[in-house]
Parts: sequence; C-alpha cells; structure tokens
Amino acid sequence: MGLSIEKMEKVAFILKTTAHPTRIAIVQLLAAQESMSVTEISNKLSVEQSLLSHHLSGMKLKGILSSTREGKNIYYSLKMREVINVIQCLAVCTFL
Amino acid sequence: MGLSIEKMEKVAFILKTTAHPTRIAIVQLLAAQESMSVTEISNKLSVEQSLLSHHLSGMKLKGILSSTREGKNIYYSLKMREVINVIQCLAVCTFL
DNA sequence: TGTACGTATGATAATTTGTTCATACATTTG
DNA sequence: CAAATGTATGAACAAATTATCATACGTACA
Repeated sequence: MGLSIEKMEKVAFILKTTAHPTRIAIVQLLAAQESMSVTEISNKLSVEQSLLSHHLSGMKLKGILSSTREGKNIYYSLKMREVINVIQCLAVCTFL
Repeated sequence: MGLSIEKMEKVAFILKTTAHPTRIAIVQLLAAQESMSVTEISNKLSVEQSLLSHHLSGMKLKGILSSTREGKNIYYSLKMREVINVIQCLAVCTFL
C-alpha cells in the first residue's frame, strides 16, 4: 500500500494525462474499437483536427496510446488498457 | 460502457482532483488511517500548512474528503473511497 | 481577557495546460 | 510533378492549477 514518492508521481502523471473530458472520450472510443484514425475520432467527437492531434500525441508520449500509419491515415489505439479500469472505477459511482 | 458527456466530465473532474503527488499521498494516508489532523498530515508529508490546507479543502469541496473539528484540530477522512481503487489500478502497473 | 496553537482564507505570483491558428510534412492519385 | 487529403507541429495566447505569503479565525487555557 505504501507507494514510494516516485510511484506517486508517476501515478499522478498518468492521472493528469487522463483527466480531461476529450481524453476520456478518446479512451472510451478506443476501448470499444481497437483502433481508429484521427479523422474518425475527430468526427465522432467533434473535436477540431489540430486540437485532437495535440491530445493524441500527448497521450502517446505518455504511453497511454500507440499509433501506426497506414497510407494517409494514422491509426491510434489504446496501449495502457489499465486506464479503462481507472475510468470505470469512477464512472460506476452512482453519485457522480 | 458508453458514458454520457456529462458523466465523462464528472469523471475528469474527480481524476483532476486526485492527479497530484501530494493529494495521492493524502489519499494513501487516509486509506490506512481513517482520519488525521492537518498537523499530522503536514508532518507526515512535509507539506507546509497553508498549502496543505488548500489541497485538503479542495478535495473536500469536490467530495473526496470530509472533515470534522475536534477542539483545536480538524480531522480529515476519506469520503470517496473509490479513489483508492483508482490509484491502486495504476500503481499496480509494473511499468510505471 | 490575552496569548498560543491549529487551521482557513484571499491575494498574488509562478507554472502548467488547453486552445487556436497558420503552416509544414507525408502519402496517394491524377 | 501537382493537387488533394490526412496529420503533425510550433508559436502565441488564454485559462486553469499550484505555490507562497500575510493575515484572519476559532478554540483552549493561563
């Protein structure tokens, strides 16, 4: 139970990376869909391309997502699947 | 699985409230200890009184903690115990 | 009552995140 | 190769968080 300071910092880091409605929505999509292109995600979520790209590359940098190019498209998918549980954990609270 | 926008915002809200090393440390303490005074927490974590107080009242405002006064002291305790799981979820990842 | 202790509060400063916009890069297709 | 499509990037700005400081508030006790 006693996490080290270092570990707490890492956990905080990942939590921060997840703590945004758009990014939660991205995780939700990729939890259900294995992989999606930027345009697909952008349409689904109605988020402007550039902004979405910033979110995506941040999440990738931090190890939450991974990406692979296929022709003109780049497909993102969920690498750190634990975040699904993290979100589910809270989403399940009826009082939220 | 398909969370509403509203729910995603609420989840993000709680995640944000947790996503900080000091606040994670606070949750850890109160997961193991039921309740602690501000001074006790401050000593344990070596966080300055005023800063700690800001963290604590924020977390209280957002429903994560609750507090009760006992004489000169104010004791905080964990109200939303789900956050323990949220943290545990990530802390368990060996790659973190 | 006044002094000491524990805690909160509010202003401000410092830092970090989020957003927008213009533009660049990569790939495919005509 | 030029044009079109999909995506990334970087700068500039806006907004939110975090930290610091001074000070106020509440309670106990001499």
